[in-house]
Amino acid sequence: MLEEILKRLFIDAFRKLYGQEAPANMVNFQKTRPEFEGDLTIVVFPFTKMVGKKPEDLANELGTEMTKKSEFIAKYNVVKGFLNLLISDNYWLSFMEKNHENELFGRKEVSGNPVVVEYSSPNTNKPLHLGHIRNNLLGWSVSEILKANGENVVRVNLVNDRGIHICKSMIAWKKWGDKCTPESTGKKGDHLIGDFYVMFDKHFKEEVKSLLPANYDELDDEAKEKAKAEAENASPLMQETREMLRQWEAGDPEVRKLWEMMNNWVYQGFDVTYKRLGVSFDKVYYESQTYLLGKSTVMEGLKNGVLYQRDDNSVWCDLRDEGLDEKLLLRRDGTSVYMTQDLGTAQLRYDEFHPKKLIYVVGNEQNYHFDVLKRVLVRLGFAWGNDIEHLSYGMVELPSGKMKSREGTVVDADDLMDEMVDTARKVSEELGKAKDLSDEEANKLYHVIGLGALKYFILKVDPKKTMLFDPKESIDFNGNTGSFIQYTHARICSVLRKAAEAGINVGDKVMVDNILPGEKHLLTNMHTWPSVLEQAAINRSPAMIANYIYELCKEFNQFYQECSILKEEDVNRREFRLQLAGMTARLLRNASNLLGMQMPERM
RNA sequence: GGUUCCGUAGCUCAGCUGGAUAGAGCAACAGCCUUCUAAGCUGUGGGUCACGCGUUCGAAUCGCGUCGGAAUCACCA
Repeated sequence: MLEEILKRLFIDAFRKLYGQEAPANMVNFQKTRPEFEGDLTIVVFPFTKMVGKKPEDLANELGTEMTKKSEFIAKYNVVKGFLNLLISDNYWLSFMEKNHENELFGRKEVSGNPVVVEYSSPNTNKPLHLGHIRNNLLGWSVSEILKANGENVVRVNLVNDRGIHICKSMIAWKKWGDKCTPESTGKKGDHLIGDFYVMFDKHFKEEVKSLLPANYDELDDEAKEKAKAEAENASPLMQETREMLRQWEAGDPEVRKLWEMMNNWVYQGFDVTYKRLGVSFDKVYYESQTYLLGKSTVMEGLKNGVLYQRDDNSVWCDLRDEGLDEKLLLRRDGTSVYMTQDLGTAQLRYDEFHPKKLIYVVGNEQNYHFDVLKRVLVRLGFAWGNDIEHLSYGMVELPSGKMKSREGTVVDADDLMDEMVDTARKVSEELGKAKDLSDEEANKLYHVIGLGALKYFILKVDPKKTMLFDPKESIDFNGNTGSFIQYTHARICSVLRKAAEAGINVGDKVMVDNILPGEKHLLTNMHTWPSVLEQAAINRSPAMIANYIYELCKEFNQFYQECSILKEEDVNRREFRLQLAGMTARLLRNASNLLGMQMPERM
């Protein structure tokens, strides 16, 4: 690494000149600003106090000494406390020769204990929406990024397949479904079930309304709330649903059969969506298979006195001494809650993989839940609870606010993907791009472009930030977009294709001995990729990858604009530029694959 | 009320170990295709980095406070 070498050089020079050790963490590099000559800049202000010199003098003395000692530094100059170093062309050219065909450039070899990444974690009562898309893309992408940084990643999904919400869909189907199926209606299974969930809610609301006292509107807020709770409790529909959940937990064969059938419809629907999104899992857990383990863990904790039981038989963990609240772990009727099953799944996962990290990709609305989960695990004697990491991401909001399934204000995942592919088709046709392609090739291309735009749109935003999606303004294909990245790649491929057709040979040796400005910007940009990749992993941030490839594309397009490649008369320089273009395309492919984006060879 | 997160151009967002004059895209306007793909390139305009105080040679970045927004504090998941 260049920076490592320069850092050591700096520290050595500092010791020689001033007889003191410069702390390594104080030696900071930044890219030299374009208005000054140089490639890398060291800020020397922090060292002025140590040696009692003016910043300019300090920088000059260090610059002289460093330049004397290293063949990498061609020149230096000083502006105030900034020591600008110009790296020699030799360094850049040998870097280029080493890496321009290196498919693994920036990647680290995989080793060590697994890192388990959970993402997606859908409920089986409704289809996936835009919020799930963010979750799935983040989970998938972060996994890829960690793998590229040498982590042994296991992707898991936890399907939330049991609970009162599924019973609602089941009741609605039984009452008003007329025995319909995905086949009989021609609907995707997850959408069909979702419809019944909405239907339940509609009927339920009507029923509650009819059960409210006649003077409801005249009550104060507190009384209103109470009256509503009573009406909800008294609702026959809700009572029926609760009864069904009891039957399910008791293993009633008829309920279980219905449950299984309807869940399978949903899974088939999810599989289609996952496949289209391009995400996958190494292992799928089902809550119905893990919640009992959580229950037994809680009972164990009760025996050990870590947890306590109230008079009504409910079981709690008291976290008040840690600044949190008491947390319910078993209801008074002995049934489990969300936390109970998460304790079970965490344990199962730990036993199975002995991971060094358990990463959960879950929305920031559950920050508190994971805080509690870790603490309860630790209290129960599982020190590895501290290895749990909640990768907390922000919600996707609409201009009208948060998406709500029950209120129908959601952007459906399947619809959105359809729309993206459709727009890709329209744009391509308008630009007359797909004339030479067969229908099959064209459709594949539209899928790649549409999904690419969607993925980039979602992933370029810092995960922890709430992001806005306006359905009225469709996702762009110009500017800082996935299409721009793909277009740049296709453009490079076109040049390389033309070179091959013309019989131009591109070898692995670099045949020039100097670099021109347009070429250099591109090359130094690629030089930073390994550290970008590393930072993206540390920060769990696909956005850092997205921003990097955007910069790289801009850099290439500028280079493309100012430097002719195929028309270059100097044969060696022409080859060098082809190598540069090839390296850019390769890096673009490998980097955008980490986001799940595919790069077409023409578009 | 407690806790956590957020506030940067009209809009969507970068700016990550504190560094030089705060950057992109969209939208607006003006240029560039007989020359490697114009989904591109070049340029113009647009900012009290929510506000105040502090730390520092230096703050959008760190600390404290204020204001504004979101989430959460469920015998829902």
